[in-house]
Amino acid sequence: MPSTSIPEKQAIPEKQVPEKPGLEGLEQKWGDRWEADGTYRFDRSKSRAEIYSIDTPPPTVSGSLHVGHVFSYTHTDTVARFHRMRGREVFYPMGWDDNGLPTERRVQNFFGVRCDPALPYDPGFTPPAKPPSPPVAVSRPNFVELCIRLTLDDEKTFEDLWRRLGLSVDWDMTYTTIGPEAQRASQRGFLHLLAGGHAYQAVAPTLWDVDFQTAIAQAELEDRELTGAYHRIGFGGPDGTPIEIDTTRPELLPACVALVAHPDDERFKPLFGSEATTPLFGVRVPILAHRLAEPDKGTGIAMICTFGDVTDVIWWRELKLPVRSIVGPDGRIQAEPPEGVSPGPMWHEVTGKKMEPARARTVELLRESGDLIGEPRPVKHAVKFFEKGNKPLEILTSRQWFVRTLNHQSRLLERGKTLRWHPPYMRGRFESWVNGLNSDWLISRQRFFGVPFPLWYRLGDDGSVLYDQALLPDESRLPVDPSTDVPDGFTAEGRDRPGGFTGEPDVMDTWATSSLTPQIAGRWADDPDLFSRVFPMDVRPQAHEIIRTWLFSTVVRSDLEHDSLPWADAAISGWVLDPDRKKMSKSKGNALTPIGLLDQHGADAVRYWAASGRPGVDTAFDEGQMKVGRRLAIKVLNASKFVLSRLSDRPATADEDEGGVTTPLDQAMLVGLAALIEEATNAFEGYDYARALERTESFFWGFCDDYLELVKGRAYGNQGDEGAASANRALTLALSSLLRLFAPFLPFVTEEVWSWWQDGTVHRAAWPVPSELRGPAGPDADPLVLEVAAVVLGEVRKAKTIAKASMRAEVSRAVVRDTAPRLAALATGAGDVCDAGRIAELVTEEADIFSVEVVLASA
RNA sequence: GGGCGUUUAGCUCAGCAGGUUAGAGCACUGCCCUUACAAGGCAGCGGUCGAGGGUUCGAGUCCCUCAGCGCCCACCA
Repeated sequence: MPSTSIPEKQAIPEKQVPEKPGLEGLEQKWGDRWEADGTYRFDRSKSRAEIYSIDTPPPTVSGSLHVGHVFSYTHTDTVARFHRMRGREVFYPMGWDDNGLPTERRVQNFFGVRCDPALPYDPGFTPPAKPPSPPVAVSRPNFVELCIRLTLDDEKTFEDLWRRLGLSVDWDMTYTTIGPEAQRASQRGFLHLLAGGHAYQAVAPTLWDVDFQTAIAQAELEDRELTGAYHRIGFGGPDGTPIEIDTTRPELLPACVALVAHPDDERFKPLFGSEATTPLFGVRVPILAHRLAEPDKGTGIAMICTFGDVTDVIWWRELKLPVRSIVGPDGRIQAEPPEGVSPGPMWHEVTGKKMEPARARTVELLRESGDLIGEPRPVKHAVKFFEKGNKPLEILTSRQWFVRTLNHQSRLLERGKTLRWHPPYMRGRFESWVNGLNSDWLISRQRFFGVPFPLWYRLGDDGSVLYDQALLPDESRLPVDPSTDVPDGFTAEGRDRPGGFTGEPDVMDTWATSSLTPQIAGRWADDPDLFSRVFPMDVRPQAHEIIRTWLFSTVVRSDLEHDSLPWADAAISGWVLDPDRKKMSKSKGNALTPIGLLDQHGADAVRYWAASGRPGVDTAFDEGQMKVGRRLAIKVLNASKFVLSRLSDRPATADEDEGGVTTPLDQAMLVGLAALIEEATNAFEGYDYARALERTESFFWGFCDDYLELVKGRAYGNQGDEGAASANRALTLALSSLLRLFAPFLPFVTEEVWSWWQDGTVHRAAWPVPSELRGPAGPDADPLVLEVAAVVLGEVRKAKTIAKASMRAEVSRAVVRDTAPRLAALATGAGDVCDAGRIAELVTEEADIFSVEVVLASA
C-alpha cells in the first residue's frame, strides 16, 4: 500500500525574478488568485463618497458575446481599475439580461413548448426529452422556469469569458433581469408610477408586430427600405368626377375613413366638406383638410386608413374620425368587416388573407372595376419594422400600459444637460430623441418571459373585465404573478369567474425592467442601506445605439422615482467595425470568437487593442493591434526583469528608500514621468482611457529605448557606487509608477511583475502621483538632460547603422554641435552617453544648428 | 428634410488650448546575436493633413462653402 504522504505546507515562493519571464499561464494564475483573495470584492461598509459605482450594462444572454462586447467592457474595466487605485471602493456588479423576446424564442425551440398564461402552474413539470411537435403548452411560471434554466448555462459561459478578460467585477454581486430581485424592483417601481399618476392604461392605436403578436414601442422601431408601388386609384367624387389618390397600400381600402388634402390647396378647396365614395366597397367618406397633407406628394390628396402609418393616426386623432380597422393581431384581414363596410362579395375576396395577397387581390379587383388608373409605379420607401422583427409593422388598436413622457420632455432635456456625456456630442442623440417623442412610453407586451404587471381586475357579474377596478398587491407581497397568485380578499376559485377577478395578462417590456438597473443592482427594493451607498451612481457605460432606449428610459425612471439623475456620467462606447467599415455583425464575428482571440493573443493584448479605441469612436477590428499589445506585455516583463535583477544583485544592506537620486539624467527621467502621471490621471478622470494608455505606452518605449540604454552601464557600476545607486533608485521608482499606470490596461502582466518584488496586489496599490517622483528628483531636475542625451545617442546609433557597424562598435571621437544650454545639459549626462555609445572622446562645440559628427574606431 | 461625427503615410490611428523641417504602430527596406528582450533591437523609405475660399506674422489645428463616408432624428400618402 502506497504511503500517504502528508502534503507539505505550500511554500510561500520567494520574491524573485524568473530566469525567463513569459506570458503563458498568467491569466489562470492571477485569475484564481484574485478570486481567492477577493481582490475586487466590494466593501459595502464604505460611505457614498468613498464609493465609485458603475451601472454595468447587462449583456443579453440569449446569444453569444462577441468582440464588440469585449471592446466596450474593457473600456469600463480600465476606468473601474483606475478609480479603485485612486482609493475609491468600486461597486462593479455584473448583470445578465435574460428577460425578453430573444430568450423566449430560444426556449420555445429548445424545449418544444409554448406559453399559455391561462394554464395553472405545474410544479412537477419536466420538459419533454425531445422537442415535440406541436409544442406543449405550459403555464407562464413554468415557461419562465425553462427560460431561467436555459440562460443559466449562458451566464456561466459569459462569466468565464469576463473572468478570462480580467474584468474586475465582484462576482458575488451578479443580478439577472428576470430574477426575483429584479421582478420586485420592477413591480415596486410600477406601483409607484401608478400611484403617482405616471403610468396609465389606454386603448389606443399602437405599433404591432404580427409575428410576435405584441405591441412595440417607438424606441424599438427601425426603418427599412423596401420596394413598394404607388397605385393610383379613383374615388367617386361628389359631382361624379373621379378623385385620384396615390397609395402604396391599396389593401387598406376598406379601412379608409376619409380623404385629406392641404387646407390651402386650391385644387381641393371646393371639395372640403363633401364626400367621396371608395371604389369596390362603396363607402362614403368625408373629404377633409389638414396641414400635414402635402400638396406635392402623390396627387396632393390622400386616403386616411385606420391605420396605414403614423400619419394616419395623427389625422384620425385630430380630425376625430371613426375607427374602421381590418387587420387582426395575426396580420390577416379580419373575418368581420368594420362598421360601414358591407360583408358582401368584395369583403369575401380579401378576408383571411395576409397583407401581400390581400394587396395583390385588391389590385386585380381595382383593375377589373376600372378604378385602377394606369399601372402601379415601383417606389423605394422606408417602412417601419420592429428592430428584431421580419414583417412590416401594422398599427392596431389595443389596450396597453404607458408611462408618461410627453408631459415632461423639457425636464428630461434638463436632466440630459446635467448629465456629463463622454464624449460630449453624444448628448445630441439624447436630445433629438426626446424632442422627437410622439407618444408616451409603451411598456406592456403581449408576451410571457418578462416581469408581469402586478395587478388583477375585478370581473363584473356578466364576466366583463372592469379595467377601471384594478386590484393591487401590497408591496410586501412582491413579486407577484397575477396568472397564478390571487389578489387579497379573493380565493383561487374567483379567478376568471363573474364577480371574481382576472389577472393582467401582459408583461413589462424588457426596457421597462432594465430601465431600473441602478435600482436592481443596488438592491433598492431589498437592501435600502446598500442602495443609499451606491445611488445615484457614478457612471453608466453603454453603447450609443441604445441611448434612445436604455439610457433614456433609465433617466425617465430615476427622474420619476427619485427626482434625480441615475448617474453623474455617461460613458458612451463606439462600435467595432470590420475591415469593410461596417458594424461587425454577429455572423461575421463568429469567425473570431472572443475566446479564440484571447487564446491566440492573450487577455492583456486583447485589452490593449480595446483600450486604444477612443471613447465613443467606432473602431476597426485590428488583430495587428493585439500583436502590438502582446509585444508591449512582453516588453514590460523584460524591462522589469532588467530593473529588478539589478536590485537583487546588490548587497542586502542597500536600502532602496535611503538612497538618493543624485545623477541629473535620472532626475530628468523622473520629472518626465511625473508629467506623464499628471497627464494620464487627467485623461482618466475625463474617461479618456485611450489617451492615458497612449501616453503611458509612448513614455515607456522611450524609457526602454533611451533611458534604459543610457543608464545600463552606470547601473552595473561602471561609474562608481553613487552613480549606480542613483540609477537603480530611479529605475525602481520608475518601474513602480509605470506598472501602476499600466495596471488598468494590462492587469495580468503588471500583477505578475508586481509580485516579483512588492507585497499585495498592484490593483489595490495607490495610483501614482507626481510628487512621489518629483520629491526624489529634487528641485533642480531638468528634463532637457535626458532629451539631449537621447538625441545624441540616436545620432551615434544612426552613424553606426549607416556604417553597417554593430551597436557595440567603438567610437573614437564624437563631436556634438549645439546651443550652449543644450550642451550644458549634455555635459551633465556625458558619462552615460559615452557609456551607451561606446564613445572614447566626446567633444562639444557651440553652434546654432544641432549636429553630431561620429568617428568610428575601426573605420 | 434636420442634426452629429468623420476624412492626416499602403493600412490602423495620434496630433488635447494655431507656432520651429507633420508623428506613432503595422507593412516595406537595410543593418545589428548589444550582458532585460531575436515572437528582439537600431535605423530608413513613405504624407502638398478630402476640395476650395477666408482670418492670422503663422493653420492639419479657427471660420465659411462643397464633397465622400458613417451615424442619429423626422408627420417618407
